[in-house]
Amino acid sequence: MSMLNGMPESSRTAVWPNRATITDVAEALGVTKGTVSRALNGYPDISDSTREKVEKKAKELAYRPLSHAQAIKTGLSKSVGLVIQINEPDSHRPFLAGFLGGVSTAASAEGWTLTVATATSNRDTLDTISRLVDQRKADGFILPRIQVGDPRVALLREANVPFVMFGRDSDDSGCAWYDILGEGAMEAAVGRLAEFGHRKIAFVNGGAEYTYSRYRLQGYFAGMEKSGLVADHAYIRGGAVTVEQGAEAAESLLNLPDPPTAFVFAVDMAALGLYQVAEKHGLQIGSDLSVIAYDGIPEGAFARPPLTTFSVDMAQAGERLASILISRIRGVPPDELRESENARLLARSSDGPKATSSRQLAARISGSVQQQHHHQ
Amino acid sequence: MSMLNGMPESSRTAVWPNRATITDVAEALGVTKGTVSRALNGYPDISDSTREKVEKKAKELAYRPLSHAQAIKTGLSKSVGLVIQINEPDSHRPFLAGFLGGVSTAASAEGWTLTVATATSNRDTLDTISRLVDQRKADGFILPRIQVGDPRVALLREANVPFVMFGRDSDDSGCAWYDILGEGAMEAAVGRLAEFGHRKIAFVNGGAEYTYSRYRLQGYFAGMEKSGLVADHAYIRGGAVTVEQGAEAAESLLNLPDPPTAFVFAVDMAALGLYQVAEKHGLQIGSDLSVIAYDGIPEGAFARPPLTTFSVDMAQAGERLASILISRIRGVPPDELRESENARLLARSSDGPKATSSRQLAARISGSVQQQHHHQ
DNA sequence: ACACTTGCCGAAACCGGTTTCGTAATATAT
DNA sequence: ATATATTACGAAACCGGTTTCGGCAAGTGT
Repeated sequence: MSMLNGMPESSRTAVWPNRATITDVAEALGVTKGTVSRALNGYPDISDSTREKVEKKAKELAYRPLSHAQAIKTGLSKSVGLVIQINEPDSHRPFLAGFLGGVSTAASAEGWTLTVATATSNRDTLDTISRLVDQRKADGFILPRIQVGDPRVALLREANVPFVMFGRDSDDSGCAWYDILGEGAMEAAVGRLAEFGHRKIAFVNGGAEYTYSRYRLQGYFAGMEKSGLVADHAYIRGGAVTVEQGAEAAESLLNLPDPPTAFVFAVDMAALGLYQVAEKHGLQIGSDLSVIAYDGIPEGAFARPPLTTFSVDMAQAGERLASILISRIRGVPPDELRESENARLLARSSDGPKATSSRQLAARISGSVQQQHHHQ
Repeated sequence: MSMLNGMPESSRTAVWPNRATITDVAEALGVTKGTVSRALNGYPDISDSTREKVEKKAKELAYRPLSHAQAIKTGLSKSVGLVIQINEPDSHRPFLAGFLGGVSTAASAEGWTLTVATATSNRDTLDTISRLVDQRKADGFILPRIQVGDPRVALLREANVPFVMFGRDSDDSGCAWYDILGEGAMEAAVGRLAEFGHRKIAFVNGGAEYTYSRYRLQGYFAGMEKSGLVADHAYIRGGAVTVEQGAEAAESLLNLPDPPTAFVFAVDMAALGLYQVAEKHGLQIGSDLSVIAYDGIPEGAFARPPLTTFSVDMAQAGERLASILISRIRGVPPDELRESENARLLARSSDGPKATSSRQLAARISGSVQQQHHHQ
């Protein structure tokens, strides 16, 4: 009362219904709080009868230990960290809600919470992670969008902070991970197009800095081989994650002397670039040109014709990742914590039986270009 | 060492570089930790010289108090809570990343963090909020998507937990809020369409359970009045937040004896429903029909023609909301914490000068319906 | 029957902070 | 110069938990 005058923060505090503390439980039972704590935390030097009494009374009083009170001694704040990089023009934004839903669900099932931060660059991400670690705001991290030689992995591995990757890398020693098998999807996409009669199947990959690109490319090769087709590097492009980049790749592929009649895109958003290019050349997607992509973004459903794609269950991914991370924090060795899932084909209308030959395409494309020149 | 065998969790712990504690700072200076704490927290009974010494040494040792260690005594964990309801087919999902970015940025600027949880129903949301409050995981909440008579507001108001609304309600006593003036946008939309020569301007509102609907409807009325037009209830629909619902509303409006030539939609996603209906009737949006909506979802840019809409800066909203909430938690009275911002017109190609009269529209629509019947 | 374990729990230290209380030293008033 | 008020800080309690340590009582071995 004497010197409260100059205090800056927290003049008033909210007054919730007063929760039960560990002391309340202890006093109600006539034991010490140490006993209550040990009973609730499974120490072996507590008799079964006492443990039961404590558990019963704890439930009765709706006692839940305050995680930050525990944290002060244990160092664990029971929170999983997620740092989202939001500069990227990439395609994981639409899934964010579902992903967070999954993470949050799995975390709260264990009584954990989710701490989210954002960053605008790799450097910023590392700083943010360090800050959260330093302040013990998170006990471990979910790392979305794994890059080749990911700096976050290096940082956390060195600092000995638990983490789980959403994605794989060739060097996964000491790393727990969950991933969607993009290679399987790409392989299936090629197979499906081959069955539709396509022989010249192009592949447009995503950003080379991400590890998923390597796997998806492998899948494309595997698919070609299984279908008895030869993969020609002239039909492969990379680095396309936006509509514009996808359009550019598509344009260059269609200008080939023997243009592909079918396309596999590693990223939905890039595939939408093909729509622009096709419209420009007067080509009909789904008949003149077939395309299958990957991600399952909502925009794909609104494209004309709706985009056939492989979609990822981001809610499930979030759930598994949170669950794996918590296991990891609890000490399960990383090599026991690696899971994968398949993408799910969303067969819509952007692919179909080959209706136009490569030769016909080439003719119509050069025609449309001349017409374009004529216009100018 | 004696009885570690039965312990369940936390066998190993990460070993970060050991951070400086308040005791380290105190010992380095030859003072007590109480002095350090008071010096750093702005107590008036610390001499300037001592305060400076402490601050210097704290910086030197990179000392940052552990928020959960503070929380145990102060009750503040320096974290803002955000519970996202993810069942709704609504339209705030695409903005989530930007919104989180804003919140996270403003929070971390004050040394706070963001705790995110998800829920699948109103009931679930309330439970989740209660849980977070009970465990002191969040010191206050940002409430997105304010409903009429919002149960979250009732809960938090009663429990005396600080919060800030993203949106307004007629009864805002004791409530801090931030909102985008949707009424202004709707009014401007009507004005713009009236200037294009449209007289019959329909309005399709969003969900009546949300407070924004009332404001946007008011804005429509205001716009009509300012343009000297009479608002006719026959041209007003509501409850449309999905493509399907928007299509249904559009269909019923176009089947009016004197169909509207222009549409204002309270929600982008619903406006996309008009696109479907227009296509079905062979009407060209941007010439036969004009439409302006609200939200600024990415799908709008991919629609043909691109949708003219009012977009909301969700990153800025998140920033302001977090900042307001922290002020609120620090004790600033709610009536000093109310801000608003305008939506920004994204003039694209779905609106334009009236080119087809209501009468002509009616004729073509009944024609297209007959043709449709013929097809079946 | 006596020494030796073992099981079980109380007492107390501890974690990293905040806050109250008391008081020595200095400043102000008379 | 003495009484009184202020300033500035140390000492210690406290927050809500966890964990170590020690010892009493019952069980075991011989």
